[in-house]
Amino acid sequence: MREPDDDHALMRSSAVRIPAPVRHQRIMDVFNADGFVSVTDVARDIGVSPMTIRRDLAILGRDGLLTRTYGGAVAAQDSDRTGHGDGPLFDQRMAENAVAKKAIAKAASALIQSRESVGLDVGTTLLALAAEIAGRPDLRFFTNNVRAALELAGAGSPVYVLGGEVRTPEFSVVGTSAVAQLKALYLNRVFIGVSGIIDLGIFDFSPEDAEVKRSFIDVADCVVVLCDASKFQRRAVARIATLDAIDILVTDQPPRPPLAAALATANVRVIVADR
Amino acid sequence: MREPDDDHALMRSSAVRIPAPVRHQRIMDVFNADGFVSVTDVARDIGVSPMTIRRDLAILGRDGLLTRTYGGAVAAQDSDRTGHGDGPLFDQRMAENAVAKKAIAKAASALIQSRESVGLDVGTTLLALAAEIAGRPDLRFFTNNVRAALELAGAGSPVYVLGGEVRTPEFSVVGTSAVAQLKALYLNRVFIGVSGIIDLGIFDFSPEDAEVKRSFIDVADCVVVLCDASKFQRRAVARIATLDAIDILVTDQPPRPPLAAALATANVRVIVADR
DNA sequence: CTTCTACCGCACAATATTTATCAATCGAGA
DNA sequence: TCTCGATTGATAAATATTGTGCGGTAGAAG
Repeated sequence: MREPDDDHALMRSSAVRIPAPVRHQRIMDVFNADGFVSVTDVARDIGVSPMTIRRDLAILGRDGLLTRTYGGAVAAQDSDRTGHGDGPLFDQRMAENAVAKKAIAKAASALIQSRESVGLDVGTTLLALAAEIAGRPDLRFFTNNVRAALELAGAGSPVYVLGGEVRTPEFSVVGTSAVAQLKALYLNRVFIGVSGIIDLGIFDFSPEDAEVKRSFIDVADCVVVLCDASKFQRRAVARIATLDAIDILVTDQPPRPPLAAALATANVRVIVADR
Repeated sequence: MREPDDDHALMRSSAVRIPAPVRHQRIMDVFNADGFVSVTDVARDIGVSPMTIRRDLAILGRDGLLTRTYGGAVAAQDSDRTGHGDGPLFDQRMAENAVAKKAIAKAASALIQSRESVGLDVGTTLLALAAEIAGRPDLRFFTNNVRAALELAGAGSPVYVLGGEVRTPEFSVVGTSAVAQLKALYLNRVFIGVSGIIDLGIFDFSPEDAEVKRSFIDVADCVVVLCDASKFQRRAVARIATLDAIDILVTDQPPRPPLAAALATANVRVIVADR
């Protein structure tokens, strides 16, 4: 196709081809803003053929990120339908890097062996992990994440929630009570979400959440940190722990030299999830 | 030569095909707000033909979410018919007597004074209450209801969730840990949901839930039972307590003589919520 | 009891979307 | 630079959804 004048929206013949992950993310953006996606709309918007969008939606649907409908797609049906959303803020964070989070969650879930006691911390990436492992029948979940508890309960394995004050926007349980309950446990594996990671350690925005994370780390045999690449070289108010405390880091892009070196020194096994 | 794009952009709000699931959700929204749906109203509202709405209502009716009537649909009758295997059971229960539950929740919320410590138990009626009082800033909530915690958290008052195993379908927290945490509390007021009430006392389907309810009752100054009329003269496997334990009963219809007499003897204040 | 109006649902037509298939194009690696 | 594999776009047949016409029926008013 030559350079058409009528196609003023995008010069698609000369523009670089948009890679599939970027396209997927943009679809998720539209989907999150409007509640549903129309194949023809998003095709025109991105500047690709409807056929390509259909293939994209098939992939995203297979990954459980949305549910296909005639003419488009809507929110994934799998989780609880409370009707009221969980606030545009949370949904937005959930949509950010949705593809990366999903990939990380998939890679992380592969780490879990049979009959393990699994601790689940707070965060959007952790929530993606919860959706991923919700079907497993042979595990035992402990979490301070109210949303994850809702996702996991009744899906197979027993779920135990820590008691304490519930804080937004993460719907995390914090406080001495939660910490005390953790101290009475031993967990095979615990998954931790972080706000930032640098050579000095892992960080979180909330000191209260950080305290619970530390307790998780204390009682776990294997500490797995989930962290997409946007968190690299970022720090926050509360330091959770040094890198030594981490056994495995699951992320979506290889860390750059300064951080990579520190991770190697701390003997952290780094898993880069394939998209 | 006419530009087809601008036409499309202008017509977007009305010309876009709305996926069936979204339409169904909007129908259920109207239904939950008003208690009934009118075919012509909702057809005009959504911008599709009445025939399409009829087909939608047929589907929703087949799923047990509502019952078709002449000109629209109303709440599904009470559930002797659990009927459809994979149907959304919780949502269905929530839709049942939606109007009654809302009225009960409203009347119950009026009981709460300033600065009270409030306990919230499990059940669909309790969830309606949670939605009702979510804005109040001067209270302190304690609950074993994971869904209610999600509803209340971040809406003003601090929320504390009990720790323990999370059980479906109520997403209730049960177990010795939850009971122990309750024993360390004193609550001004506690709201209890029940599965049935007869002159011998209040009942629940789950012995584990009943145990937590008993603990709630033990530590509360004022025990309020929420209970729509469909629970009258019904009993279940676990007896929570005798009627003596109740201070206030909030319901939507006056109890009949046998129960009414027992309530009077037990010194229970009965509040009948106005629809 | 009758009549009238609005609603129901079936059948069919029109339109939009999907799927299957194949050709064209792009990018990576030799 | 060339080839191979993968991704994308285009076409046609199949399918799904929606709208409309029409006979029949429920509910309301006289």
